[in-house]
Amino acid sequence: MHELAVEGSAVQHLLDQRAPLVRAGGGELGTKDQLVVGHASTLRNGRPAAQAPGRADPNDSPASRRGPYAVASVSDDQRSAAAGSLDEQRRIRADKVAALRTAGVDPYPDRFERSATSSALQTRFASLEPGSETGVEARVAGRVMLRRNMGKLIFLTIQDLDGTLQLFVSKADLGEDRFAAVAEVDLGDWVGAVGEVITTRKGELSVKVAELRLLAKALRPLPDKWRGLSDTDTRYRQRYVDLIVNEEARQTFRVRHQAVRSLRHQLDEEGFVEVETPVLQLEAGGATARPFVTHHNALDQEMFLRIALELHLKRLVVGGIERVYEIGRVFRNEGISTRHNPEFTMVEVYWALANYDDMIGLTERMICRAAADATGGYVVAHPDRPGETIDLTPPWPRRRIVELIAERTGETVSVHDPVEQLHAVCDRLGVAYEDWWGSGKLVYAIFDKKVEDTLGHDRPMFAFEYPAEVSPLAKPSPADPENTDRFELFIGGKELANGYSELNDPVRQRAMFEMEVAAAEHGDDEAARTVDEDYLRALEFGLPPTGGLGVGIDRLAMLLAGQPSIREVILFPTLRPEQPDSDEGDEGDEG
RNA sequence: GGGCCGCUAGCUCAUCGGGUAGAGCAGGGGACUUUUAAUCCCAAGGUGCCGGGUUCGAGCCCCGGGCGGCCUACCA
Repeated sequence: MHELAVEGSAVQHLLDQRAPLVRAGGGELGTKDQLVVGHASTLRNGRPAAQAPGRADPNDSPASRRGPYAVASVSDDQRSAAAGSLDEQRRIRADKVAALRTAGVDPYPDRFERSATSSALQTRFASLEPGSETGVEARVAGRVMLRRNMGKLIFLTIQDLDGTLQLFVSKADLGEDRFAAVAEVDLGDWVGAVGEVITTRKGELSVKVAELRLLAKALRPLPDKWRGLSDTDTRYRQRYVDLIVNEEARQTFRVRHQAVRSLRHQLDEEGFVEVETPVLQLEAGGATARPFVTHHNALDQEMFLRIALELHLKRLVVGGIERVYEIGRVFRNEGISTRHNPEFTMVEVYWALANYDDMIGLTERMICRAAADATGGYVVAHPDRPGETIDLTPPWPRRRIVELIAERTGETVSVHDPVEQLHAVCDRLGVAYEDWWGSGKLVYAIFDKKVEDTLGHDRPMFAFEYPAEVSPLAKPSPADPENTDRFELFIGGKELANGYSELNDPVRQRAMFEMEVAAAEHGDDEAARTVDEDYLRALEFGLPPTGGLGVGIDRLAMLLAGQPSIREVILFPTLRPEQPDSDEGDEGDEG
């Protein structure tokens, strides 16, 4: 059994190195049926098996990597994995692959012509009597999720892109050999079936299989068919498995997709142009946050991943793209929590000739439409308060931040108060501050710490009139240059959107940049460390009066999908490495 | 980053006043021509996250580490 001294092809050699599972044994199956003919040295082409398991897969446990199959030259007795273990289950499935190949059946065939999806059939044949035969032939395909083996009958439940469907397999229909082949199908395999649409005696819509084809063999077992997969870590790391077994996960990402699509439709209908701007930037501006730093080799240039979309989009408004938006990933090198992922998605919108008031209206239109399209209504579950709901029906209230501070804390404050007076207020309220903060930053700190999380629990709330000191890119209010025409939207105590009339005076903008640089020198490591000269040059060509808006897509998705954690709405959230491997060792344990 | 909690079979979970572990599903063998998480019978399946320590003896107690969750701190 072990004359694995293989034929000389390089691909074959590679396969032997990479896919020991495919070779493993076959002896145990020897008593079973015609499938077992020999081992896989009869492989006809290398390509499918090159994606063989057990390699390049960081999810393998140390045990399985060290396990007997990881070594090319193990003997048979070394190879006996514990019965029922993962290794054993994978080996049995790999043996089936080998046996199929030997029998001339490709376990990873090329394509399958599907005539109907599960939900299409469920819809079309919604009201058939039990025991019906339709005379309609269907070609269906999906992943085997359940199998009920009944002697001379087999029921398979397959799952495809939009639902599930039962396959009815009868030995009388298929004959001994082909029925036996169906019995070899494992949970998790992809199959295609051809047959008549029927209902069973119990009334279950089914395809009565005349032909069943394995479309892709699964080598790993699925999680518990009833309890599914609940370990959050595994769900995030192996999202593919999560999506296979958890309908809620699929639903969450459908909602997210609908919401994004809806935003795009709304903006497109209002004449906005979608663009893409650089992720790699020489200076990361447009927000206060620490950036990721990287390096371009050919240019020998330090670069930053963007922290916002703002500055490039406004350059485009200067360029005459008067209504412009981007839905894009931004990166902030800060903490990770249920509300923060290092990379997240924002939509930013810029609208020439409009102001912050127009942007408030646009925000309402966009989010209401997204809610309606993604959830079918305006009432959503409160993300943090079980049983409570938030009513998104517009219009939403708008309040000045100083009014909200007075209402929630009893303190009357203004950006014109002397800092000493505001320090006293902060002390009374227990709000921390730095010596070098001005009145604007102090007022904002009070709002941030004491007011924000109280907003938007019944219905969304716009807060407006933010201090200029914390709004370096916003236009000063005509009546009071210490404040700006800026708003933020709060829903469920969380900031969901931020917008303003854009600062388009290049002289004031330069002054604001220089203030930020000074703040950075004071030790504010989130402030911009450089003046973006190119952006100022653009402003000197003339930015028209412009309204701007940013909406956090992930938070919107959390709201609409009713998910309390941002990791539930990001397919592959940022996680620590699965196995810090001391052998690789080029990254120390400190960053 | 701080506090609390968790990590046991592929999955979901048990167990005990410290005496080297059980179940369901999945997997293996068998029965079954209308199942629906099919059912029934049989036999298997474990470095108890990792590393130390205490102890005659540690999955359990202690220390260190890893990963995750929740709360908290920051931005969105």
